[in-house]
Amino acid sequence: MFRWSQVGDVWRVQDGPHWFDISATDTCFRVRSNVDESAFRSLFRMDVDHAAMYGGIIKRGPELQEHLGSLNGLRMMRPFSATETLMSFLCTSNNHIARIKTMVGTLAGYGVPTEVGYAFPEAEVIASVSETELRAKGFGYRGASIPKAAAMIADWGGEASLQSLKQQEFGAVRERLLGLPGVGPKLADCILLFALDFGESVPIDTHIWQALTRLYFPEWSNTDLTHKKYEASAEFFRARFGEWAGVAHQFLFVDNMLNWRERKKESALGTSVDSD
DNA sequence: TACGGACCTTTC
DNA sequence: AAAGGTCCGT
Repeated sequence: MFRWSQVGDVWRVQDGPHWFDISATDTCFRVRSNVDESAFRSLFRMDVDHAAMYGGIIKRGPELQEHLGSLNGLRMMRPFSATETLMSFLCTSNNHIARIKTMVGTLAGYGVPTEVGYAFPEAEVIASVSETELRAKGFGYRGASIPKAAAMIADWGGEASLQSLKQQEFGAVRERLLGLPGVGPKLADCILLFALDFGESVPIDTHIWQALTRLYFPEWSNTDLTHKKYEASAEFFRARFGEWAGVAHQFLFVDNMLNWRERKKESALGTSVDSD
């Protein structure tokens, strides 16, 4: 989710038409929102038995025990808006967080105002924006794929059609998503996991690739992630953690992200042949 | 079928 | 130089 912001001691997150202002006291969280408590509970997966899930993950993969311990309380989000999630991930390819947040904020700006910001627009609205306009606003080459993908989604039936994909088979939905311009294997898996709640999905980005090679495929350390290696390692991880693979992946991601600089140095030391 | 580059722009 | 990759050509 790329529309988090901090306003004083209040954390704000916007999700499609929803917004939440969250502040913490010693004993609880106080939440102000334009929707009811059930939406907040769904967003943070409060319906999930996390103790059982942690136990299950550690049983299948003891190597993740330290990750789960040091990041205890980490929650994967369950966004309400599949449209916003999909459009957001279209902004992420070959890109960095700061710029992605700006771009998602720009897309949200095409929606209707709320008390605190904007409701993320329907795909149909984004489809009506020109490539030229998005390029002028700093989207680069993604300015071409975003409206095209939005037009296809609008043609499918918009948000409701995306929600209906949740009832279909993993592989079939993945193929469908891969048909969208700008969506390759990694984005398809992100959309499956975060927008459509397919827990078995394993998105492999640069961070996860580092973690996977370190833990499971040392012979592939410091090699490029090719399509073949992508599918092989994702399938391995899915077989290991099943419906919890996505959550397990999230712990690896955050751990690697937090130790990003450090890891990069270590990696550079190991392959310093071409560095000056 | 499997790599190698180009691709927009910003940040470190 | 690299960033929460994808696409096209060889």
